[in-house]
Amino acid sequence: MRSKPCPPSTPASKPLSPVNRPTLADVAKVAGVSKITASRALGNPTIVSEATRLKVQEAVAKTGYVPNLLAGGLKSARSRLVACLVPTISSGSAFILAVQSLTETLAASGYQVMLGQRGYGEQGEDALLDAVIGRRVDGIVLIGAMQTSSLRQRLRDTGIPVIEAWDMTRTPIDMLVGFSHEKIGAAVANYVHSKGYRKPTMIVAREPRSTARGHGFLKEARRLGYGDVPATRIDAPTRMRHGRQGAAELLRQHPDLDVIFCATDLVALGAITELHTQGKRVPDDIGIVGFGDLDFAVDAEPPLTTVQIDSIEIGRRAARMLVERIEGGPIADPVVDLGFTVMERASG
Amino acid sequence: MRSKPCPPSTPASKPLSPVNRPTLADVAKVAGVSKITASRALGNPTIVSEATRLKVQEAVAKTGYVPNLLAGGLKSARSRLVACLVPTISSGSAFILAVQSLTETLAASGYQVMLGQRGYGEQGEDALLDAVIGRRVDGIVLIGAMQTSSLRQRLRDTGIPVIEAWDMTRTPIDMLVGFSHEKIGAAVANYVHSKGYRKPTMIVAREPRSTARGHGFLKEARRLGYGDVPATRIDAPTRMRHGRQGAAELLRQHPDLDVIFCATDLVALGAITELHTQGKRVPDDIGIVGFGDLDFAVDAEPPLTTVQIDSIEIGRRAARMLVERIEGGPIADPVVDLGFTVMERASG
DNA sequence: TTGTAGGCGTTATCAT
DNA sequence: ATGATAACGCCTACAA
Repeated sequence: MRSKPCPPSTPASKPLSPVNRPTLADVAKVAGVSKITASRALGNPTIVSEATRLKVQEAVAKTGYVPNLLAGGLKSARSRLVACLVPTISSGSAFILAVQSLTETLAASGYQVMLGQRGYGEQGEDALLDAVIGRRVDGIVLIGAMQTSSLRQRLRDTGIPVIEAWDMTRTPIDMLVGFSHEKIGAAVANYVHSKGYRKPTMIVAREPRSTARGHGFLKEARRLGYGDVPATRIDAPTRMRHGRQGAAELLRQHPDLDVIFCATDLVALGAITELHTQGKRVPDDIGIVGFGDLDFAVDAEPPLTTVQIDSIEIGRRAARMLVERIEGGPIADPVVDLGFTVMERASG
Repeated sequence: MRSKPCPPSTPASKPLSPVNRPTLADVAKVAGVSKITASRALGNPTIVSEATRLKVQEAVAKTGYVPNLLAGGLKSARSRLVACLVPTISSGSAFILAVQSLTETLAASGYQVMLGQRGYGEQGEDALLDAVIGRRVDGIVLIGAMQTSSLRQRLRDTGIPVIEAWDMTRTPIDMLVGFSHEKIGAAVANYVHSKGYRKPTMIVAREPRSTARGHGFLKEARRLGYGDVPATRIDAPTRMRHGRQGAAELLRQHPDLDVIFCATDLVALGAITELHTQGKRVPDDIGIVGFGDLDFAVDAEPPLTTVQIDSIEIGRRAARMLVERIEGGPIADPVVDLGFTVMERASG
């Protein structure tokens, strides 16, 4: 850092000589042993003598040898690569943290992550799957349910260990770690009821997960004796402005509402902003409940009542279960519901 | 979606038969041609007869053949894999969008992204580099400057095309696309001056990029005749609460301040929240300037004056330049400064 | 237009 | 404890 305001454009446009990387044979030659002994000294140190192990290590240091995982993978049929397939990497996606802990946990076990975005139509998904299968990944993490059932079937057929993370689905491909959006909706309905709100409403995003939460909320609200719950729909991915628009619209059509269940925390923040702008007090006039418990939720004014998901734990668990399955252990419980927590703060 | 509230835990704990994937030999047998003909029909269709091409395609469909990129890469020394090395994937990081467009653009050219986090100490970085080199990636995207110069040297020595994205650095490893944090600081100082503010202050994060912006701001402010610029330091990664705390502290120590340059948009949002809570008006009493132009900036109340970075373009350009270099073209301009825009809105 | 032989760098198998 | 040999699946080089 502290670069000068105007860094000189060093035209480092060298043609890049393709560098002859040292191979195991080079290491073996330098160490004065056979290739296979060198291989064992590195991959299975316990079965070679102390002396050779040291010689080989020295030779590695001297030559700058880095094992070719392509060659190793070809023979051993293990790539030490795990595909992580996300809907799309947008900022503000709550699952980003899950990707972080997933990558970190896998790295600790010696696996790298190949990142794939599948939000580019079925054709793109198909091509992505080709790339994944073609690389002979050892496992696949699917974040957010994959809709197309032909692709789900294809995934199942590969025989590659798959773990779905984030959403609970009814018919998991193999393993699953996540939480139920429907249950969240129901839990929020109960929370709202317990706080004595009389006229609940919601802002729902046009996106399956938010829709599921809305559905759960609606169903439970009906059971609790609330009539129909007014809802307004907004586009995904959600933004603060959608919260402002949604709140304004609900307020116009249902001036008697007293609480809004928002699609996400960002939407909730927008709703609060809009209400403040219109001179309403939160939560005295209108309560607000969000979803996600993103890091700004606790610092909002008023602090946001919302639903917390432990994304980091989801990523970590997904990594652990996948590694266990890859390395042969049968999984005790292939479907894990990590649940959620309704975080009561000041906003609703 | 629309899963039942309580999805049945189907114990899908089958031991996973390792499935014999079809190889090119299988395809060749089914198609009644030799392996190499099948290979050509797929990789170089123009040089085989129409009839064989069709036979082979049919055989591929029948067998469900997916080429083994490990084997192909071993021979051709091309993995069609690009490593993307980020500091750490935290939510609210502005470069997430760059990763998105990078991944997308690379996918369109047939390259996949291997994701690596290097924020786990030098030892971790070293292991990460082993993984990257061992996989014989075709290129490396380094997001955010890599500090340790021994590692930079090692990276240079690999001969693998490298593009640094996000930060301008003084001595690029190879190619570079980004913007200058120092220049941003200076530009904001000039903006603040042009708006007639008299007592600028700033909230700086303990993190090299934010520090560089602060440094640029300070230097230019001095040149413009402002005295010393009071600054308060906050931890990274930045959160809204840091903005609240920082603003409160600055206000306590310098009640006469009239504008705050914040480390990030989230910090700016926190500062606004704190000021509102303390009964100050933004921008009438105190102006606020952020950094990042994250998607909520425009929807804040008041809309946030901030610095916009075109992260998507950074990712796209990085991908294009890298692919061009990988595929042999010499790069016209290996160092690209994409600049930034001071977005004037209502907050300052 | 199609086919044969050999090698990429590693590890599994079987010997010593 | 160490070694020779043969794959792994594909592609380049050369030949037909």
